[in-house]
Order: sequence, then C-alpha cells, then structure tokens
Amino acid sequence: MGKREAAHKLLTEKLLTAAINRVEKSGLEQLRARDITNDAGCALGTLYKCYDDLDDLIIHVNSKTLGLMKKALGDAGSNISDPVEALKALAIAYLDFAVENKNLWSAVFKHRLHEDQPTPEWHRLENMALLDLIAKPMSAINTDLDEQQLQVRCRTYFAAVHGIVSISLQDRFISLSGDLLRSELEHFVERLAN
Amino acid sequence: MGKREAAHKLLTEKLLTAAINRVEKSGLEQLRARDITNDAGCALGTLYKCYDDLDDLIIHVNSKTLGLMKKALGDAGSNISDPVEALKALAIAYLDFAVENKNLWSAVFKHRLHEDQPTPEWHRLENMALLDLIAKPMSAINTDLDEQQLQVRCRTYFAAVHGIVSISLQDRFISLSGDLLRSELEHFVERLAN
DNA sequence: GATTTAAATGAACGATGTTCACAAATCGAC
DNA sequence: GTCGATTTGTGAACATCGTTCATTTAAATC
Repeated sequence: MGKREAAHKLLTEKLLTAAINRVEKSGLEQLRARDITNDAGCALGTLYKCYDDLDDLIIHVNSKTLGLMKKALGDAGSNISDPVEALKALAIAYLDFAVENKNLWSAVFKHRLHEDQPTPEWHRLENMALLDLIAKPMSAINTDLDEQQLQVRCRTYFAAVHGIVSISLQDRFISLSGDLLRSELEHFVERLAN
Repeated sequence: MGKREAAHKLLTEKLLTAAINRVEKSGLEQLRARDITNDAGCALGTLYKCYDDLDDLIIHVNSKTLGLMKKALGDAGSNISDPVEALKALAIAYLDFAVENKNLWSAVFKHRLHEDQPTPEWHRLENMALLDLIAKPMSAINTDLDEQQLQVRCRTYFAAVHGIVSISLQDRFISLSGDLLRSELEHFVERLAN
C-alpha cells in the first residue's frame, strides 16, 4: 500500500472515530461536518473525499454500533440452555446496551436517508443480522415453524422488545424506574415465549 | 372578537393546515418554513407570530394526528365485549392507521425537540392518552393488577405493538406482505393476552 | 379623524451540508 | 534523483435552511 493510500485510509478512520465520539457524546442531531473535520484535524472538504456525504459517514457509525450490539447480545445469549431464559437474557442485554449506549443506539434507528436514497445492501444485511442473534432460542420454542416463518416470527418478537426499549428511552409516556422496566420486560418475554 | 384577532386566528389555522398537508404528502423531514408560509399565503415571518418556532407548529400537527388516531382507535375498540378480541381489533386498527397515515403517524414519533427543550405538558398528556384507549380490555385481562401496575402494563403492551408496526413501516429488516403482517400481529396479541 | 397599538412583512443573519478550482504531495518512468 | 502526470487535501464560495427585527401597514382607541 502506497503512502498516499495509507494516509487516505488513516484519515477515513480518524473521521469515523471523530464522528462516533460526537454521536456518543451529543447525539445524532448535534453532529456537524465542521466539528468532525476539526476533531480529525483535516479540512472540511476532506470528509467528502473519504465519504459520499454525511449520511454515508453516519451509516458507518451505525455499522460500528451494530457490531458492538452483536457482540453484547452474542455474549448474553450463549451459555443458557433454556430457550425462554436465553430470550429473557437477550432482551435484558438489549435494554442494557441501549441504556449504556443511548446516543449510538438511537442513531441506528433514528437515521433515515434522504428521499429515494436506498439504504446500501451491506448495511441492510447488518441490520437483519440482529435477528440471527435470537434465532436459536426462537427455533427451540417454535418447533412448528419452517425457516421462513421463523424469520418472520423473530422479526416480530424483536420488534416488540425493541418497541418497549425504545418507548422507555423517550419521555413520551410515563417513565419507569430501571428495575421496574427490567421486570416488566422479563414478564413480557415470559408471557410471549411460554 | 375583533377583526385583528380573527385574522390572526385564521392565519394560525391556515398555517397549521398547510403544515399538515405538507407532512402528509412529503413527510416531516421535507417540511420547510418557506413552503408552509407560501401555501398559507403569508410572509415568512408570520409563522413566528403564530407559533414559537417550527417545532411548536409541528407539535400542533402531531396533536391533530393524535386526535385522529384516538378517534380511529376509539371506534375500533368499542362494541367488542371479549377483551382479547378487542385488543386484537385495536392492534389492527393501530396498524391500519399507521399505514394509511404513514407520514403523519411517523411524525408523531420521529419529532424530537432540541436539547433541553421539554415537551409541553399538554402534548405529553395527549401522548399518554393513547394508553387509555387500551385500558379497558387490558384491565379485563389483568384483574390482579392495581391501577398503577395496569398503567405500566398498558405502556408495555402498547410499546410492543408500536414496535412491530414501526419496524414494519421501515425497510430495515425483511418486509412482510400486508396480510402476513396482520396475521402476525393478531398471533402476537393472542399469545400475549391469553 | 387623529393617535396609539399591534400585527404582518421580507430583507438580512447565522448556521449548515456540499461543491469545486486550486495547490500540494505522491507516483511512475527514465 | 528528476520531472511530468496524477491523485488528494484544501478552504473559500454557494445554496438552503430556521430565525430575527426594523419597518410598514392596518386595526383599535379616543
């Protein structure tokens, strides 16, 4: 790899790191191109040499977050043989990840591309990979479903848990204490999976 | 009411209508102050005489949407004595409303105020009123809960259904046909409520 | 009808994402 | 190592936003 390509790659990385830190600290809506390039120590226009636009950079931020999420849920799901208990642990792990990485987690689901700009296929696949994390215990519980039906069911249950976590992290409705929310979530999974 | 006050009120209404139409047609993210005032036939600055800012106007748009939603769900919930069937009908009605009013419905949950700007209390109450719509069948099913626990449970179940509907209207994961989604939602409520 | 008061106006401002002509540094050939 | 060719970083400039405010206009008050 030549000096030129190496410098470009380094800069691309620094911009991503700067963007991640900004989102983590202040949220997606506070992200500014000028702040990112200042943090990365390069000119404003450089961002557009490394990424198509801000949306493209944000997708890469979200990609990193999905990687963290996958790791966190992967750790939580293994070593639990009982499928219902595994699903409970996964739901709690999802909640914990969202609480501990609120801004990064929010960014994944808040971000929308501009009109008629389709999400890149590789990023769509990263999103869908979340469903694989609950596939094993789900298949143990729903033995009557074929693979396609199972995937749909995974989506449904994931979406439900996601909704509960999502509503909890907003101040839209009554707010729950952390413990009450966790027990509510466990009750929910138990009710759904048993 | 004097001529002055009447004209002001009329303009306030025209701006709201224009904003609603714009959101309905093109979505919240395409809403522009200049478009709204053009549609309403007034100057740009007038918007800020009728509303604090764009956010304030959007809150009023969302308030109208919540009113429509309340009406749609109210119609769906009544006349069904069996609580599980009532909850199913409510969930389907919620899905239908979201599909038929996608942009308006999305705006309600997408919109966030700027840093440290608390949502006005009257609008928070409008949001929470959604939970009352499912309170009656929920109380019939959960006879062991006191009023406060019931409200928490309502929030949890609403959030779950909301999550399923919400994920469905994005292209984040695998997409379902309308019929499959409806049957999946009915299965979900049945599983949860029985 | 004259004076006071309040509202509508739209030009101007600051902030923002994005572009592009230019400069600087790297690369390839000899 | 030298020299053109080429690619990349630069930042001023641009277009588009939301928002403000001095001015204009019209209603309300006397």
